[in-house]
Amino acid sequence: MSTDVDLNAVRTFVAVADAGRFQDAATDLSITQQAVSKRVAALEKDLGVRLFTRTARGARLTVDGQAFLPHARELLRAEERAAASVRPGRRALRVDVIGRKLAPAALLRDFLRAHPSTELDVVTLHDVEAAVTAIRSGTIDASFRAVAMPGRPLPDDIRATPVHDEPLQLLTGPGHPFADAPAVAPAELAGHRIWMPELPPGTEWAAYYADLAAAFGLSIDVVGPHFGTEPLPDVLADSTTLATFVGELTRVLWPADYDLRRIALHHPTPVYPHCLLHHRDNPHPALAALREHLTRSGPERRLRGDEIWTPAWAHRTTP
Amino acid sequence: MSTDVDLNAVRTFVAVADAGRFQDAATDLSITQQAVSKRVAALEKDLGVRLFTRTARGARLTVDGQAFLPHARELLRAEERAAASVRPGRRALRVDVIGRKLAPAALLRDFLRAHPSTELDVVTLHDVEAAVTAIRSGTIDASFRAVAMPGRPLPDDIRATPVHDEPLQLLTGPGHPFADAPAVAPAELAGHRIWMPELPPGTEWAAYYADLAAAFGLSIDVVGPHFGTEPLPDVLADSTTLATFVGELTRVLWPADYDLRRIALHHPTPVYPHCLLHHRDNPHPALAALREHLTRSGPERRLRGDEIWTPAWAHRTTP
DNA sequence: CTGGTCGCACAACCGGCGGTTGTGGCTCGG
DNA sequence: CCGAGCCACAACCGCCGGTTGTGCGACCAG
Repeated sequence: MSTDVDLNAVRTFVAVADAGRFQDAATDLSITQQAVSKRVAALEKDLGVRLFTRTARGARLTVDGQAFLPHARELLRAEERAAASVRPGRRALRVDVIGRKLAPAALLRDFLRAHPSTELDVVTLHDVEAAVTAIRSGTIDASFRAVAMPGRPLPDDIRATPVHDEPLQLLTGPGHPFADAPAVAPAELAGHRIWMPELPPGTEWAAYYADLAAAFGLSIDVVGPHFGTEPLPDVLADSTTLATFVGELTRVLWPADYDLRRIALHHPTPVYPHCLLHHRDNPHPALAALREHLTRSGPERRLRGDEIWTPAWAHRTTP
Repeated sequence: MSTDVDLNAVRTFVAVADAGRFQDAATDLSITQQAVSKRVAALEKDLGVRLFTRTARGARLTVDGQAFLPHARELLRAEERAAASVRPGRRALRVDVIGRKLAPAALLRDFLRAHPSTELDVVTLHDVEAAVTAIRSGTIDASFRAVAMPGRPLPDDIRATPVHDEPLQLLTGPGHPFADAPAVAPAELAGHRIWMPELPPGTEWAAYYADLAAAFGLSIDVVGPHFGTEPLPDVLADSTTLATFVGELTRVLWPADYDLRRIALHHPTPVYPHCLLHHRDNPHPALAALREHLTRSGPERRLRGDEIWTPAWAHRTTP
């Protein structure tokens, strides 16, 4: 019952399976034959099955041993990948995203579909400032962020590439006044309550929504603290007054019978300008592949410049 | 450098990451907070990075911790799968094949392509007798074998389904007399040397080739002992007298510049009758899926009964 | 500012795990 | 029948990994 597998014992098991003899595996591992025997015996006891048939000419795998062997190798590979994910230097590409359900995560999934063999680790930092610090220190390789924060220009050694302008939509329940509208202008939302879950203070996207509210006279209800997005569909479905902003590519899951509506915004359309930040001198090959993929699929700009809205501080600076 | 990861420490790391506090993880794991602290510290020392930032309100993942977490979960899943592969009762489907490069392995790959979520373990037993014993004892669930051995009928509780009649081909180097023949009759091979690698005595396929040789007056050179099939292409490529039999679906890999030839056999075509053996009462759902897949794709019988040759003892008995 | 509380780290202690050496039993080959 | 090869068992012991007890820093209420 207890899934207590000792990786050292597994390594020893694989060594014996490859060598065919306890003795040879012992010399390979630089331990005594008795230690190998003990480890294998302990593993067999843990698993509850015999892995080898001991003969006078060595050890041969039992049926259980044959079945276990590929899983053992996979287990050791998983261990190696896990250790490699935090190994300083030559580790997998590490990219920061705002959240795992937002547009950057979708772009990364798209990239992984095109380059399946890429090793990629996804993390989430607090804000673009922390991301820039992490990029400069080598902690992460790249970051999907709005390009700047109010009054904080990017350092010289950070490159920023606009990769996606994501139109915002209004998400409402079926009883909301705009539930059946084909599109809504942001100014029409003045006076309506906008429900926003958990906007961490000091982040560039909290600043984004604050600017958005100020620009169109919206009143944003920050519900919190820290309830996340989980109760969002429940609240919206039953409310005739609350609505929320969601990115076009943002995944929001709700039960099939909830009938929530995504209402387009226009005149102007608020867009969130996702950029890829990375260090000027980062030589990681996967980073080059990611940049190439993102620029090839290209930032979609279906809207004219005067039909969209972004905060003044967020206008892209690096071509 | 030493990839020595303690799975218990990894489990503890995941527990802390989920709980958010060392204290809570400790109660979850039924150990003291100090033990959790020690385990995490040891893991951090092994990996060489800090995984948590300790705060007065608990522990939060560092960037390295965030990157490591999914690999840690995968590592634990791999451990669980490995342990489950040998767990008595409710383990993955376990199938015996003659060899991993022969037709049954190809059929299994085909099955896995159609049912990707199936957990499948492949093993190799000595002969059909051992397979029957293993099936009756529950050690394996199914076996791809020729249906019987000379004079040994199948027990009543074993079901046999013919799944593939595999035509044999002649594999030769470019200098062999038959290298450019479109097809050869087995009787034409009388007097020629047939090279067969490592035929383990007492197996049903050794009996098959012995019968084949006797039926057509062939002289089979058993090269061995136990060199396997690796040197086969090297030997054939340089020889103008040696040839070997290979199944139509058997994978034989040789360098691109070797120019080995697969020559069809006819009048009659020797076929190897692969059957699926399994226990009458085995309720494993994946076994039903495998049988359904094999009977759907069906045993290919492109040849008339009087155009093929199989040993008399191998003629299928169960419909 | 200050005392209380919360949460993690450090210290001391100790039992058992996992290594070692030494030896015995089994099988196979000559 | 004997010797060689290989693995298991036994005895020993250092140290890993658990425990309890305590210290220290952060946050908060008063």
